[in-house]
Amino acid sequence: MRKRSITSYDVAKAAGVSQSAVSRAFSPNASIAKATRERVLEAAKELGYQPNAIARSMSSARIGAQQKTGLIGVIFTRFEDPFFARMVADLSRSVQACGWQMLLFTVDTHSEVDSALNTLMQYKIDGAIIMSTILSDQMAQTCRAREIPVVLFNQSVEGLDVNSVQIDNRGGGRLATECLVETGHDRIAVVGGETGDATLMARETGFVEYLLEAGVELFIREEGNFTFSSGREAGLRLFSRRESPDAVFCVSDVMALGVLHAARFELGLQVPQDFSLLGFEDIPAAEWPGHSLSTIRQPTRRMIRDAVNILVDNMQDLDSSPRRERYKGTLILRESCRKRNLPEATQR
Amino acid sequence: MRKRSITSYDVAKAAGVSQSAVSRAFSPNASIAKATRERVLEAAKELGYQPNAIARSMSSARIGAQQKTGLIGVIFTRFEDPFFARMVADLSRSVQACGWQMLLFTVDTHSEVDSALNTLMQYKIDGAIIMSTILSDQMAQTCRAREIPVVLFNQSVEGLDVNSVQIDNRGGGRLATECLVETGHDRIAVVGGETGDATLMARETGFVEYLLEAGVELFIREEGNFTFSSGREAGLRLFSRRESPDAVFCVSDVMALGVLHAARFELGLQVPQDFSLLGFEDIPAAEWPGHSLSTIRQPTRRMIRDAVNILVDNMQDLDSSPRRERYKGTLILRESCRKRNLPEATQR
DNA sequence: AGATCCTATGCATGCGCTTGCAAGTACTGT
DNA sequence: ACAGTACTTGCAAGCGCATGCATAGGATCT
Repeated sequence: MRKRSITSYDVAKAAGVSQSAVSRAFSPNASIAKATRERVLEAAKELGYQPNAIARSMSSARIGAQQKTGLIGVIFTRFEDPFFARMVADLSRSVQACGWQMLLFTVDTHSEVDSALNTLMQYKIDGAIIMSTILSDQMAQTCRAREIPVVLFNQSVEGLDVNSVQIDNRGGGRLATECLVETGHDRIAVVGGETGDATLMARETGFVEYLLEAGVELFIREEGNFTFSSGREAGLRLFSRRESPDAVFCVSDVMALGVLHAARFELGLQVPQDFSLLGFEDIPAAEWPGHSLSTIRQPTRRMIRDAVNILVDNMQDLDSSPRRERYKGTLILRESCRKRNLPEATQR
Repeated sequence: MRKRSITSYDVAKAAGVSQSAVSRAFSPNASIAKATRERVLEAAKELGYQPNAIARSMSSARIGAQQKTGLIGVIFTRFEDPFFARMVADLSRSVQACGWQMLLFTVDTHSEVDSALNTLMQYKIDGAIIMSTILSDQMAQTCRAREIPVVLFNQSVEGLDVNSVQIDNRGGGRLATECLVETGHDRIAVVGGETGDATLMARETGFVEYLLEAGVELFIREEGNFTFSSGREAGLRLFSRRESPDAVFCVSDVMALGVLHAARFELGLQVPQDFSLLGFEDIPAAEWPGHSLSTIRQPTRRMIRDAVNILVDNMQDLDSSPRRERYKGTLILRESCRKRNLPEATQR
């Protein structure tokens, strides 16, 4: 048999006040005498009473209420990647700092997002942040209809009226390529992502674009799926051909590390003597001494802060037009790139 | 002005039944005619109705009810570590698979756990999983009083009546040390964790214990705080002395990689020629070609599965005595350890 | 002292749903 | 045909809290 838990009525009785007084004691701006509040809080403490957040949002469900559930839905994917894992941690802290709780849902593919959102909406979330994946046009409309603000993090969908916060992937791709071209590489390879991934594709687009403008021909393209092992395999393929690239741009750091490990430890190549390597994201492992991977850094903290702020703003003003924030990436030059045009000696 | 959302009453009207019928249509085992259910579901679909999980758990709050909030609180720390990040991902999937939602709370220190739990309890979570951190005796009692099952993951507290699921850290430490001793190392160093961390301490205890039994003297101890950079610094210290260790056991993989990078890339040492290296956990990066780090592997998947199962069992039978599952670690021998007793040549 | 105003409090209602109970319906067997 | 049974269904009572409204005290002013 289940025990009844302590309710505001119990506290009311103990403090000799009405239940409403208890409720008011726990609402910051309610009209209640200081002495009464203290007495109530005292009694509450003694009984171990904690307001029931569920019931609270239940009664606040009335039309026009301010207080809501305090729940933020977060949909997440690609958890394996340290870059994203770190982001959930940061996001979690930001969300908590705003007094919200984070309802986390993990999905494996873009197609699961809609149903995940549906599930989360049953919990009447006050808003949602969707990390590294996208939602359908239809679901975006549903969210708008139900007045649930949504922010896409690290992704965006062309023509979809949804807030988004992401790095300028194309610009980052250009930046990376510029660095490689300027330092005199002329056999530049790219390890891109699957065509379905807009983020990775944009980085590659920036790469191709810059190459075209600079009049440098693309040496070769390989493809990976965002994992270390796919990067490793791409690396093995890249350097098994008769002529090898003298620079490799990978659209993600983990893949770049895959290439690095394959080249250096399986094929005996040297970086940057044999080829320059550039990644994207700046994960912690990029700066480990043995990696020293040059990369395009994302202003992650700031992006997370902004994502949360946009969510808050949007909750205040439900009709505000969607914001699409873009951030410039920064080139972090480490030892995986050769610094200037080297003499013939470097060529193999 | 906020729109009223669609409720079971709207569906009831549309389907020409009572509100209770709608409720029953959405409850798997309720007494309702098949035809009626279909009609209701049809109408619900048309109106875009989704049961309100908050209201649902609200009314199920009555004494003895089966259905609860469907919320599982997860308290998490040390998110930076890839090993733990991975675990949240897996856990998230397991929890979802059981039809629960995961309410994630991130803490930075053990001391925040109690208040985190308090916050989560306001949401009337059905249970909690606490990852890599601990709770106070008092809070454990509170949870029991409120009948909220708790499982400690990867931690346990001596003498505390709380379910726990963790690797046999001491045994793992022994296993690691045995490997090093058997292969003829005699200047064995350890990079331990801070004394407050029971998990890391247990690994070290196993290490010291075995050394003692084997009659091998501890060469030197360094300390880290579970991060790559603390491992790196420990590594620099270890090899800056006049006499260097010929083996290093690190109580976590990230720290071991810190040592590896420092030794190999900053000090120019070779592994395993100059010294053998052993970690603990088997994170993905451990098997990267350039690392090939020997380590003690944890049966993570199984541990997560069991943690969830224990939670479920405990929810069914609230008075069952706490279970404390222990798992044996497996020694994964990679190239960072020399395989047999080598001739004098190895010594420096 | 009386009128006026403001603050503090209690009462009562409802948020959307589940569920015990009673009533209704259909079906079975004799 | 009628009692007995098994299913369905609607009614209504909460779940724990927030809040509009009315009211009771004070405090302030004239």
